[in-house]
Amino acid sequence: MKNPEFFPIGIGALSARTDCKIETIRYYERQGLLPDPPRSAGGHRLYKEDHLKRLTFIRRCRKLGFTMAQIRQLLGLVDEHQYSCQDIKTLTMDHVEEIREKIDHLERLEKALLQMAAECSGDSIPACPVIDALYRPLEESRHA
Amino acid sequence: MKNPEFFPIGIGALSARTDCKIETIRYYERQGLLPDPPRSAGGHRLYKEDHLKRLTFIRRCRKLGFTMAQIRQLLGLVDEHQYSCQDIKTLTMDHVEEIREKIDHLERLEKALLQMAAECSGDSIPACPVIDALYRPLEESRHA
DNA sequence: TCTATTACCTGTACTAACTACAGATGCAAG
DNA sequence: CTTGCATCTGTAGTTAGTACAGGTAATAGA
Repeated sequence: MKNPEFFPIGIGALSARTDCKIETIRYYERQGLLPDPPRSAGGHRLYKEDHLKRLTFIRRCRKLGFTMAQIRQLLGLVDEHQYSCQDIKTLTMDHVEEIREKIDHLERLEKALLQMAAECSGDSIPACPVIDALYRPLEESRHA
Repeated sequence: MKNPEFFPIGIGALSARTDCKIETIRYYERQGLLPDPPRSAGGHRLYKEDHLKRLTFIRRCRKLGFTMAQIRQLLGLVDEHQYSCQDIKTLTMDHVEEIREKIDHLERLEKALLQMAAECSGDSIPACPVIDALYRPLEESRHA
């Protein structure tokens, strides 16, 4: 199943296989997300399949919007073989909740912007209710 | 209407009136969003109503999610009295489009996370389909 | 008027998650 | 053996601020 003759690979090959820039790989290493790999005689990093899998995991988590701190937590659980399905589900649902809050916030912004834009004539006249609304001093705020 | 006896004010008072930290005001000044105010004999910044209005504008824009680059553009138009309602509406609707894209992205993330979490037993067993899905090497990815 | 307490000053460093270089080597092919 | 690409380290930049440290200004009370 495995292809052991492909390993070890250099950082460039790892980068190509994980959609992760070389600098980012080194950055993850500095941050402790990826273990320091063995080196060639000349100091080049040599990665094996475990590194590939771990980096794939990290990248997938990032694409799902997990922060590095959250990934560190997930990896910590996995590394210690101390996780339960419940732990992971809790972390996942916490993250879902954060995403929902962001969506909520953005939807409110969208609504506010659309309300202001709706009052625009879209004309070429040098005046605009959006600017007026934003520039109006606090004292004169809309007294609706 | 105005309260001229309240001006000029110090940076602390401006901060209190705009929900903007003192350091942030100085930061906006360094970035060129706020003009350099006159100073007292001892070097303290002295603000008048124009500064208050401009900073209020900047803060409202930030709360609406505009980047500083976008605010710089808006202020540029206003400063030159060269803007039309159309210009502003265009910038606003561009920003609405960005927000919609962010919402879209977040909704897709939410869906992906919920799908993975749905397979969780929520049990205390030391295994989890979420981790499996994230950790699985590329070669073994779901062949659905 | 002296002093104590705020208020404010500049300059620097830190945050998240990378990205982009500069300048020096390693390594592999011809 | 040389050419050229891959990789190395270290530093600085990005966004939109925040958080100091160490010093001075302004003000209120005695």
